[in-house]
Amino acid sequence: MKSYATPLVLAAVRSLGADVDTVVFEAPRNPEHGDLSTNVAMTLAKQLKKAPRQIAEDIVDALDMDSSIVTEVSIAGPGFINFKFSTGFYGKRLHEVLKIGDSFGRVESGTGKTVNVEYVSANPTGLLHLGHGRNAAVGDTVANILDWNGYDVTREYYFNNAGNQMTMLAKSIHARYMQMEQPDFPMPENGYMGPYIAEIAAEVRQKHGDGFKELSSEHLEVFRSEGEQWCTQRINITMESLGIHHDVLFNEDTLYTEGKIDSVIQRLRDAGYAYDKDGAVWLKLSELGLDDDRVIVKSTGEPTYRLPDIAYHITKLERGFDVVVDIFGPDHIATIPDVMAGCRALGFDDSRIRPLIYQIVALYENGQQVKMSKRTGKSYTLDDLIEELGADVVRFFFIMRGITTPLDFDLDLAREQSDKNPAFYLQYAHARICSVFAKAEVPDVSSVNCDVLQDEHEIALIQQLLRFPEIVERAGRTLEPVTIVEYLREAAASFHRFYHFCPILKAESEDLKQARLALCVMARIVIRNGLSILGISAPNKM
RNA sequence: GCGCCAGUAGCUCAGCUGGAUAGAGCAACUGACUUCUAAUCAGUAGGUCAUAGGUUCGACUCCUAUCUGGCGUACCA
Repeated sequence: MKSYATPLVLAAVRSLGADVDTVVFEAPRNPEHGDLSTNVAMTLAKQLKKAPRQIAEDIVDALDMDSSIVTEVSIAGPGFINFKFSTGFYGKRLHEVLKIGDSFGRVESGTGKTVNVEYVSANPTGLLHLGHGRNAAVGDTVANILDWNGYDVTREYYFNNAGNQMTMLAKSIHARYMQMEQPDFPMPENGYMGPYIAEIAAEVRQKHGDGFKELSSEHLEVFRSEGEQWCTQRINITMESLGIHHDVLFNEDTLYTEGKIDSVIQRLRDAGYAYDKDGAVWLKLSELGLDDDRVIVKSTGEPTYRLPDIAYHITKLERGFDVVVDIFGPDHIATIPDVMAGCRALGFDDSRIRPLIYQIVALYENGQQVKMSKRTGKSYTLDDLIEELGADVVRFFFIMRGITTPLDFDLDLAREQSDKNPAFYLQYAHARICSVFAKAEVPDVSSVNCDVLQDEHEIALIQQLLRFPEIVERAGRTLEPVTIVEYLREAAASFHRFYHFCPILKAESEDLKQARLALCVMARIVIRNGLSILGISAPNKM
């Protein structure tokens, strides 16, 4: 619609002597306002020094449109110009979409560009929890959205199997190991308390015997590596069950072994943004647009988290990605400006970095928040959720809200195997279409006469489905999974309405039946593609 | 104190680069299964878009201030 109307309106506007390069169209919310609407007349009021309605009239007069395509042009309200398209036009568009087939919705906004999406990135010190779930679902969906926008997408997992946390993991396992013989053996301070630690300890004992009581560095290494293996394996299984696969596993350790950390410090010094004070190395954030300088290397010689984070982002930029997307939880908010400033300090364009920060997840059951116990470490793990609800529902619930909205995960609603559960609404639309095709042949696309589709529900459905590529493109800009979710909800609603009012198999004529079947094919393409962007299955039966 | 995110229907939330009468779902009420799946559909009811100013033809959307809530603010990661 837009591609047809844009050049014509543009020509008409220019013939009035106005200087414009784009005309904005939108689909009016109220169908009485036509199929397409533009506000050019209002935006030009100042430039042309005329009343918006007068300008609108002039534009309409200068407009040269094919009346078999646009049946009605009207002026309404403060100066909107509304267009009504012929039903035949929609039939043609339906034909075009059927020719495109399964790739309908793929757009070119990112063609030729590379993007790195980093998500999950949990360290191998425990099981994944709810926050990781949101991170995983959002990250994977964003990666899918970028893929559909034509980007060359690399999915990356950044993990750290070195440092204090791993030592703490080893000590915690050791303590549980000791407790199998001495129940009062103390846990290390700030140790990991989850029940999985005892599980690992039991495995170590079974595998290596009970001769690891002394906490020598050799023994510690055994506990550490057993713990890492156990956690890594479990994380992989969880990712697998959500259908998530990363292309690159980036180990923080390599930043040290390959000298990247030292090199970044040196480069920051050379650029005049790093200095020594009180035995530590500081980053001059105050000269990079932030308030206070921060330590990047402690007086003990160890780097703070900022330094490897900066070095890691530098490597991503140096690997040549046009866009670097980070999926972070709210606990990372404070560090992001530091990291971006660090990249700026070394001359990189930090607008290439696109941090996405999702808000916290809270679990609700029986109307009450389920609190995690600090003392026992007991809480709902992501595995528990997936096992109970299935991957589709879990993924859907994690992306059904905007990422800046704190997510209340309602367990009771998610458990509901009924119409209350919003995840099923979309899948049901797909299953319904499939059930039609269980009883009818897929029509021959080339010979179907789509012009017979005249009913308002048919036209509304085609209009809705035609918007899909535009939605994918918008999602590529917002990087908000909810953009796709909300659209699919509307598309599914349009389909359900069409299904309710327009009999397909028992249509009045064979022509109409074939045309409606063709419309079902189009609907199935859009819903299936949309669900695949969300990483949710499109069942044939429910 | 400072920073980030939010405040929209009883509840949970959408709302496009600023557009026409602010939309869904749940909960409540009323209807539709002899029918291609009722996990659906149609309808009723429900609103000072936190508050006060400003910008303009036009503000839920942008700006300023205030209030409320969440999170963050280490030579912890």
